[in-house]
Amino acid sequence: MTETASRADQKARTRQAILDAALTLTADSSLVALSLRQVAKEVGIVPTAFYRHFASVDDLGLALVDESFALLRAMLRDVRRPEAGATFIGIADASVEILADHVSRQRAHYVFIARELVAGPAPVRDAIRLEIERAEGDLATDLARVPATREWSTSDLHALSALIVSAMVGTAQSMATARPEQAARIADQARTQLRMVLIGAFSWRSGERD
Amino acid sequence: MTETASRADQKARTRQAILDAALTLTADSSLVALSLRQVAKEVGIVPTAFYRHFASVDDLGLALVDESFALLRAMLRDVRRPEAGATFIGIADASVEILADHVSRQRAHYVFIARELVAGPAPVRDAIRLEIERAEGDLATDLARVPATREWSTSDLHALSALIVSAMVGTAQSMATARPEQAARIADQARTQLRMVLIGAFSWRSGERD
DNA sequence: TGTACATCAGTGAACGCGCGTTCACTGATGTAC
DNA sequence: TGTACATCAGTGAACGCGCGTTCACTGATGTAC
Repeated sequence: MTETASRADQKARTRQAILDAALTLTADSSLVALSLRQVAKEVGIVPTAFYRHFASVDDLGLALVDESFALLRAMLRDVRRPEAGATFIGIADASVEILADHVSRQRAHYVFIARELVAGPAPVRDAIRLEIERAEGDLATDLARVPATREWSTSDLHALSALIVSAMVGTAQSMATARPEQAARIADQARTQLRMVLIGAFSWRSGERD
Repeated sequence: MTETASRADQKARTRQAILDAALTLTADSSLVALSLRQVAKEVGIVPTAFYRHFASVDDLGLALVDESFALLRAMLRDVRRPEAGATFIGIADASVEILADHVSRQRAHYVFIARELVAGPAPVRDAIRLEIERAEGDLATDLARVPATREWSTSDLHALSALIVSAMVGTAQSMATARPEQAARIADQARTQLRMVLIGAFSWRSGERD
């Protein structure tokens, strides 16, 4: 009973082992330099068995993008969790803390996203860019609900959410690549940056000209 | 006379051809996936001749980092060019314009920097990180001279310069990978972001707590 | 419950290819006299 | 200016290796009766 392993279960387990191995093996390289044979060796299957699960290494890359963004969306849901009466500064600080926590626990996935965004195979790069644009769009929608942005133009809302997202991608990237003892300093810096951005943004008026 | 090609001249020309070929070939891939034989073929020399110029592909990568950052420092000198009586907003806008101009003219080098920072071979990644930290340090020094930051802590100065640099790296990256007709929109967004950041920063007080 | 057949995840041999690196070489450019 | 020798950028054959992909296969799991 406990040892039940239907064919489908076993297949799913091998598939997951391939995803895990790919994440491990790309950790200090990149998907474009990952070989099917390395993955197979790591998983403990013969190279040709790879094709029972993915049509190509690019296909495996896209599956990893899906897996990574499922985690990232879970983080964003945490960030959005309503907290009545919090100040903007309080929200900013809490957001950075959640970010730091998720990144430290899912380090490999965040390194993967940040790296393959710029260095992955074209289809993987495009898939990541699309997901990030979606996250920016969602953030812009959230920001539009804040009273301080009532008079803002759409493009200003998008400029702000893109700024926040790129600062957070940069922060995740730094945290993920830095040695663990630097994590607190990086989180501090991210907190300061986000406060500066929010203070700047909320004294902003659309159409403002020098 | 005009056809003079001393041995040293010819060697320098081949070396440059190798650098150019490497930049072209990595354009939609990465240094970690670049092969010595591809480069040799592109340049029109036999693979073994590569070793007359570089000890390894990593070595070639470091030379490309040097070349790219020589261009980037030239840009930063332009940004720093004194312009008496300019407002902060004016300086921000002028800086973004200079950035957009340089990136559009040296697109390949900026893509190279942004990509290899996260995806390059370890020595190349480290070399780029070092150069970027140097640029952040220089910017922090500049910012320290601005009256509005007189009371700031060192770490706040560094948080601000890191924020500006990472926004600019993000902008350069977007511009470099986007289609040309989007360049103006990206520049506009970067201008807005930099204004927001500066407004936020200059109403900042070190040690501020919620 | 027992039997006969179907499915299909994983096997293993084989292929042609591009890779980095070695080595002894060639022949034009440079230099000493 | 002319000659004899040194330098060294680029050559070309050869090596062993890991790559992706093909193909016919095996044998445990699943299903129909």
